[in-house]
Amino acid sequence: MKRFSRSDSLDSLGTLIPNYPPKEEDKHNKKNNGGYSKEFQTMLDSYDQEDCGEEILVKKRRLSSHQVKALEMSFEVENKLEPERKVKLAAELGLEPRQVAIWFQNRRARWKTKQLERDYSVLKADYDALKHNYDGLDRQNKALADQLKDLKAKLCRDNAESGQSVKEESPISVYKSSVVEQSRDQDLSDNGDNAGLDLYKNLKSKDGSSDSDSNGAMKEESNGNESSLGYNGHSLSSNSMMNWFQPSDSRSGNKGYHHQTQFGRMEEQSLFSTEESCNFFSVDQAPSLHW
DNA sequence: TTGTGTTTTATTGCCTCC
DNA sequence: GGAGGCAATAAAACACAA
Repeated sequence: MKRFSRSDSLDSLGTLIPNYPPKEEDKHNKKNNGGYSKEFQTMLDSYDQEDCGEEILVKKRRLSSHQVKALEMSFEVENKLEPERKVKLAAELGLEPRQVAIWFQNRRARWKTKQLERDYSVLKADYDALKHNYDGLDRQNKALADQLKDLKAKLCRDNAESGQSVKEESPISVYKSSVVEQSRDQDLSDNGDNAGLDLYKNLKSKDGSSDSDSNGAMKEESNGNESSLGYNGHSLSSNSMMNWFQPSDSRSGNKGYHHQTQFGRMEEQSLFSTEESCNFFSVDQAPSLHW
């Protein structure tokens, strides 16, 4: 509420009261009292009647629809107000330049708020779409992880049933591991360098398994190094298996060590690929959103 | 009619630019 | 230093449900 000193002339009220002096169109407005707002008329009445010598209160009044429409159109063209345009608009609409400036200022503030809301909506839609996408991939990842777990468990059960203690191996790896396991037992009684190989050969003939089948697969897995002992080139997770090669190293030169490093490398590769694939869509890792 | 929430008009204080 | 812009705020005007 603007406090208006009584010492000011009535004409200066025009700077504070938009419809003062009233325009022709407003004189027909039934809401107003003969063109003035009710409040303004009341104020004028009190101005006439009271003689308190103090200050009177001038209430603000809303702009007419015509004025607002014109201001809106002008704002659409350019939301900043140059001094010339301000004066021109004010003259056209019967307003004070300051009122026009204030209207533009408030209008810019409203526009900014709306713009923020629009930006927020767009960002939220983007985020929702990304989250939906991420959730789908996450579910897929979990399903695959469960599937992998089941397969591993099944493999372990199969191994346990066959009395072998090799985990997480493909059938061929399990076969090769079992050879190593048995050759270790034999190695305790037979210190020959080729004990494992002999046993492997014996086992192969005993099992009656197809040489070409296993060899083919092993060649694929071991990259053609199968000839040394026939059990390299696959991932072994058993520490006992690793430990077993160390004493054998002392007896048979560097052969065992060589195999161990190869096992290690292959195991690292195997582990890495498994973990990598599992962590690629890790649940713990939030999706990085680039806006 | 009245209480309440929203919109509009206007002020104030601070900041930047010329 | 003055003009103008902006954020925060006040307060009148308005809309509307109870």
